[in-house]
Amino acid sequence: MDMDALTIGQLGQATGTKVETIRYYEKIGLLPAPRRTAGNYRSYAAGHLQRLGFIRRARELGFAIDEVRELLKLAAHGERPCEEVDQLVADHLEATERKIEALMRLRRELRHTLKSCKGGRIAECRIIQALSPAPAARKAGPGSSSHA
Amino acid sequence: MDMDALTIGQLGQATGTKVETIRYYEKIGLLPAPRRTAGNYRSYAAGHLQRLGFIRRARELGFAIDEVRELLKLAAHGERPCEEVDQLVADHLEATERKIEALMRLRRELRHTLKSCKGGRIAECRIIQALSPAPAARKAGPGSSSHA
DNA sequence: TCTGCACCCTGTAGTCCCTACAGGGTCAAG
DNA sequence: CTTGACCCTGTAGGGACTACAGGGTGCAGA
Repeated sequence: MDMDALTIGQLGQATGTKVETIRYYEKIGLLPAPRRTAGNYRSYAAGHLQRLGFIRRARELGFAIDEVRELLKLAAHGERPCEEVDQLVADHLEATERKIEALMRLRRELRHTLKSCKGGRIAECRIIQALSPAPAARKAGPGSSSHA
Repeated sequence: MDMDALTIGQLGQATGTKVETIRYYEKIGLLPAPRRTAGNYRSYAAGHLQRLGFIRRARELGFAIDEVRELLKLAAHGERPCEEVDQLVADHLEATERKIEALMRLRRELRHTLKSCKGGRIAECRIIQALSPAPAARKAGPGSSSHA
């Protein structure tokens, strides 16, 4: 009987989710609490599997928990126009593009940095040098300096 | 006298760091505690400015706090070869590249998703569909199902 | 039947990197 | 002397988990 009665471990396997994370989702009300067995084990049904799958995919796409909640609410009644979902995704796409750009700038920096270090001593290491001084060249010794 | 005696606010300005963050860095031992004035204000010297600058730049490049600690330690003795520094940066570059790839996959998904939802109703909205079911088509009704 | 062992339970605390208060003290100008 | 900008300490929060500690359950093998 009950061939889609899953233990928490099985549900985790099926969705690529850690057991603790599933319990966490239950605690914050993202995944409804399932029935319990006689021995007080959680017993998940097909609906849970679907919902957790949805949640995980949305999370993988980078949606925050609250955004996932929003998506789930929207998905729940299918008669409304999907402008809202659309907007959510569009916003998210924009944010993603900004992240990509930032990371690509970072990559360029790191590559550059790496190329300029050819195995000398740390004292001459350009990586450290790139991190160390104030950006503009300024040979201020101890003593006279303006406050700018 | 002491023309490079900075208050915490000035140090923050000079390095683009919030005051609370500076105090936090002190608490976790990343930035050494400075002298205090008679009125118990922190009084920073040029060395602090340098070190905090280093920290911030490294953080901007995405190094974790512990990695920054490592870099600082390495930078401190300049007679050793800079292989370790090199390795740290190379690892970081690799991690960055993985992140970029993941985000680009995400972007593709989102764009695709967006294109397929042009103001219909949610029932037909591919955005929701893309997240909802298991990938492979499977019309399992209630009743018979294998346990896979 | 007993003994392992893998799995499950609850609850709490920790991670990372700050950020935001609350409730005060200090300093320079007017 | 008062105002206001700055500074101090200490603690709590936040997002999304993750990791214990200290137990209970279920099942297979000897």
